[in-house]
Amino acid sequence: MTTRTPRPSRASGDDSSLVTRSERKQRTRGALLDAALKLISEGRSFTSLGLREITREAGVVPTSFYRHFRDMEELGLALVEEGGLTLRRLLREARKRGRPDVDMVRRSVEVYKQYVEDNRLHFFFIAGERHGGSPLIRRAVRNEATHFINEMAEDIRQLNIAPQLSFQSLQMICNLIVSSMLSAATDILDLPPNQPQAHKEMLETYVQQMRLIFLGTLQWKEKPGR
Amino acid sequence: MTTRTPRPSRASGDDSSLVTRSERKQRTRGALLDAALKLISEGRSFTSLGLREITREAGVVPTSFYRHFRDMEELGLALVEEGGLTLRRLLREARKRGRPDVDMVRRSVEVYKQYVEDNRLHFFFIAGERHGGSPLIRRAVRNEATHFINEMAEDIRQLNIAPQLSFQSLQMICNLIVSSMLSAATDILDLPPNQPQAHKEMLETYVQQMRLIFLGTLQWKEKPGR
DNA sequence: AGTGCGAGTCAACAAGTGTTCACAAAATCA
DNA sequence: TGATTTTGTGAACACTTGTTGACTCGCACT
Repeated sequence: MTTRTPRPSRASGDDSSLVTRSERKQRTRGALLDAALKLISEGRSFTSLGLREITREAGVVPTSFYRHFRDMEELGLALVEEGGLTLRRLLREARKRGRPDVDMVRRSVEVYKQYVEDNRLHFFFIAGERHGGSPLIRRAVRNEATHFINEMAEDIRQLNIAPQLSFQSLQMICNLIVSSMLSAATDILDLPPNQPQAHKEMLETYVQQMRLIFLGTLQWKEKPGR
Repeated sequence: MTTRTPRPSRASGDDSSLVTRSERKQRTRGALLDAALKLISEGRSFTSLGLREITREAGVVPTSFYRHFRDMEELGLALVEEGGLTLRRLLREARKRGRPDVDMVRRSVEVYKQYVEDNRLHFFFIAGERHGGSPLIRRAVRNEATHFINEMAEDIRQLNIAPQLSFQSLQMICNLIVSSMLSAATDILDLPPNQPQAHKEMLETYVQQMRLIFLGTLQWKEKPGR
């Protein structure tokens, strides 16, 4: 499955000729994906997107769409894959930040908020399609989330933060964290940027929620029979 | 703002004449709302619904739509209101169940799961449009959720379960609970009914998550400066 | 050097869309 | 009872939609 690094943010305008053919193909493929993301971020849901609409936004003729995707469903799955990459990138960065220090919860939430804002399009898509719209896309997003949760639990296990917890319990806790934080993503993205006070309060709320979960984790006792 | 009790589940077929005029009006208005909910539960998102599609499903001619709603947006807001009623009803029932007993967490989660399944259409809509689609609808759903959270916090305060907690902390905790449980709603609804084992495991996970939050709450200390 | 393949274009189609207007019928009110 | 609202209908409109097939034209391989 071919993917692309989402970095270059291939906006329109720069249509200068890239020599190689497959590069050109990947470029318009990316333009289609970006067009879809842009429309979604402007207040549309994936299932409401039309093929023509996307190609129009991408600056291509409708028929070109079929050179890259069989149908909208396939494009949606490609978007899920991109979103999954973005999630993994977050995990990778968190891993680099090393072992927890004092006030690690606050710092983590701050980093997460920044990350969501830096990848607003992907998080809009992920958070949105995680619950709504097409069952197929929803299932795919859920898969990515599950993978994310498992990797996160594995990381925590290896950091040996909570050795008394079974892996199942770690999964359960990470599931709770990820659900809350993906829910938070929508709130973060919806908050207008020119309201620093509201941002502070929201951040404070999420820091408290994570702290609460942390406290609960410290007290967690495994069920004897498990 | 006129509402209707969602109970009678006015399905098609029974189009026998109800004498009074406003009753007839409410009836087809309800048919339109139900048609929208049905389409959504079949894997569509609200923003993707078409006016004609809804009237077709409701068994009315397209132009009749305008007798009840100015446009789709208005219908969406009516759906949000219905969903809000359903949430309040849940709270009311929980209130009746009285003070917590032993194993209250497990029982609450079981009751919630049942309630979600009994009101599958509304929860599909609420959980779905809480994060996706139209910003206007999203905001309206968020409002309903906030009201729900506040009422829930108020209830807990009056039950005097955790007297050491400030109301702000109660809100923060209820926010966490509601986010998790609304997220859970989608998972509950997506799980095919003929898999009792999967249902058991999912229920167990959510019971554990709620227990963890409960443990964290017992340990929660207010920030001194707050 | 020359051929072929494949990304993108163009024109066309049948269907479906939201919205309009004038009209029918029946419950409501005088 | 007669006049008036008001709910629902029918036809028509200007557009948009997804998908098709035949086409250009230039990179890529022999």
